[in-house]
Amino acid sequence: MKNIPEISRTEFEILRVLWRISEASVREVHDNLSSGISWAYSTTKTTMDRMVKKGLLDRSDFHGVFVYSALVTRPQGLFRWVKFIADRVLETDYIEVVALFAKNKKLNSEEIDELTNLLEKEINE
Amino acid sequence: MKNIPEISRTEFEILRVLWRISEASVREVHDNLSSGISWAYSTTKTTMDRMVKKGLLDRSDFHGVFVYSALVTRPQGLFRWVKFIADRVLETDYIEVVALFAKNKKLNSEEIDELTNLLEKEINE
DNA sequence: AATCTCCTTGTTACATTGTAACAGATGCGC
DNA sequence: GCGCATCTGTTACAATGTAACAAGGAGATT
Repeated sequence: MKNIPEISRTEFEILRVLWRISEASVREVHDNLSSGISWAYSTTKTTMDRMVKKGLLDRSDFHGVFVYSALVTRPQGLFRWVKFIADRVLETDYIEVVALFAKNKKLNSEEIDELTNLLEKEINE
Repeated sequence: MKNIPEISRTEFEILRVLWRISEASVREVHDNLSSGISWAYSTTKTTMDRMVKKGLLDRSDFHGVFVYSALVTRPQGLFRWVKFIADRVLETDYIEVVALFAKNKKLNSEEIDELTNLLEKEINE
């Protein structure tokens, strides 16, 4: 995926699940949403369908049930959010934000590199 | 303002301007949007009108021109974003995020306190 | 003064996202 | 075979993102 589309908050929540469990049905994604999220099953479904259309998810028919998987990597999905956070919320250099991921070991070093590359590329455009 | 409504990305950008310059016309807000934002004047206008309706902005007629001001403080406007960032993006304790504001001096100590209070209150609910 | 022009307001519009209900199809337990 | 729980497909409606266009007023032009 060359041009990463915008990812909304809701879409991001769904991606977070799929980054953890790789491949899942709507039901599985829905049941694995972070605590605190309380929208209806049909909301998860509708959103996932739209994400397929946008090219964010892949969907394949597995014996009558659809399983979905992310078509964007975690660094790809994070990058716009990190940019937003650095530029608009924290008003700091994105380096600092990326450093937090490293410090907390939420991303491994390849992911950190990928994320950093995306951020750098964005700047020089 | 007791219950702080959800603040979208776009709305947040407008608030950021008004937190800086306190009171401004649509034109002034529009011209002071962060670099990189390129939406049309009418978009700024429409969004600001809706924000008045939502109770995020105050609007008063100043000799025929409307001037707007924020009805939420910076900590109030930041708090949901900080929560989202801490919980969903960085997956860390919000304390760490707040610490970044302090370190970068983007918020003074009263603001830090207000933000911290809002975050704590949210947790115990 | 009658215009002309620019800027602000008000109105309307359309696509996307957030959120969800409902109807039809299908597989599983009895 | 029948009923029930699921899954899928369809439809809906409000909020948000984004913007064009029309109407009215203030200052510049002749």
